[in-house]
Amino acid sequence: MQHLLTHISNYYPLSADAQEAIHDCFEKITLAKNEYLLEEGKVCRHLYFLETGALRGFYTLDGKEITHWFGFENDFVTSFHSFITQAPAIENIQLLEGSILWAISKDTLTSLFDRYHEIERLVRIIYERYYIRLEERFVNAQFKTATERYENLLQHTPHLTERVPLGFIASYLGISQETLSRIRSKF
Amino acid sequence: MQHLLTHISNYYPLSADAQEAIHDCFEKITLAKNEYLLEEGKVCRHLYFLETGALRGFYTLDGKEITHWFGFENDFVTSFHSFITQAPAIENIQLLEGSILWAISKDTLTSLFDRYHEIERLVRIIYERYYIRLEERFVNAQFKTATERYENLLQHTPHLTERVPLGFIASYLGISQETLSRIRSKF
DNA sequence: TTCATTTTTTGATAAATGTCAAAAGTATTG
DNA sequence: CAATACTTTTGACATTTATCAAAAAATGAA
Repeated sequence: MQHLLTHISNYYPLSADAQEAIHDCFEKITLAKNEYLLEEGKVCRHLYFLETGALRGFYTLDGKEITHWFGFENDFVTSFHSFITQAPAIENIQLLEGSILWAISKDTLTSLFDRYHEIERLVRIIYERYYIRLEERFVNAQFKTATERYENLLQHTPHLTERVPLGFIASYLGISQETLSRIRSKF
Repeated sequence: MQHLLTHISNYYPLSADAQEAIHDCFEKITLAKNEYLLEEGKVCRHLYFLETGALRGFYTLDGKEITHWFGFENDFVTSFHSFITQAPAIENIQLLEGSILWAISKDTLTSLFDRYHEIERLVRIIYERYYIRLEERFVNAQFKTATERYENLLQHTPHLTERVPLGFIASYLGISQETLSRIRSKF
């Protein structure tokens, strides 16, 4: 839990009072490799903080699994569209490694917003950072070659290839596994 | 200005007090076609609401202009990365049509957040919506064919082709102008 | 260790898209 | 209206990436 509070303080420093409220509202979850945090069709009612471990978000298209994002330690994760709209999720979230997570329900988070302006500010600031991240990924996805995207990914997440099967990475990059394998063979 | 306040109320209803503060803090701007709202290298100090008109965000890569987003009436627009970090912008924002905009500086917005929890909430909620939008665009960009992306774009913005030159649309879709022309020739 | 399973690589070919060049079409303005 | 500039389309060809199939390598369980 201290891990989460320390991480949060990088975004916006909270009062002791607000920190205690956070402490009381997040719940620890431990999951094993391959387990699901969320399944397609269900409503995602929680926001999670990934303390240690790794997971992926994927959906099914023409019978194939499309991995469209990864989560690693210190990431906030959820099925954002479902969490915000409370509509059934289109995606699955599956553990790639045994992981420790901290969960808060949407209702509880909303009540924290009502009680603490500073927590709503914190989340506003976190959204800004995550929006910028997504923008960067978007520009990469659309305007760079597969090779550049792969290099870029390795820079951001150096030990990726040791933690995530190649097929998932290829899918994440929007290319076939064979193409990624060929990209790698030329360094 | 009533236009903006009405639009805002779709996201989150503000008190009369907060609405008045918004009223006082946004400034009207009128710009002609082809003028620049922001130029690459300058810090983007404002957030804009586009009441009527159209514009594009683009950056330069290998001597070519890459249009990576469009703004139309009722959109909030800014160079998000620059606005949030106050680092020099990588992109330009140029008017595609004569437009009416409302501007608020980052400092003024920050002071509104301090004075009105409800305005910070409003913005938090707007961020959520814009994040979901970007996610959708991202998934389209990476996992759909050029033809699907074009169809999708037309559904979201039906009169696009009458308002925006083909070359900009092709760039936005991440394909060459020739390819888009060929896609269109097959309906 | 050995067998079975999963993951990664390699080869051959097909499909999609890019690039360059030129023609056709449209808009702008003096 | 004519001249010019800009936008869009078309053709030929090159490049990138996908797909299918099979081999090779790595992993995990008995």
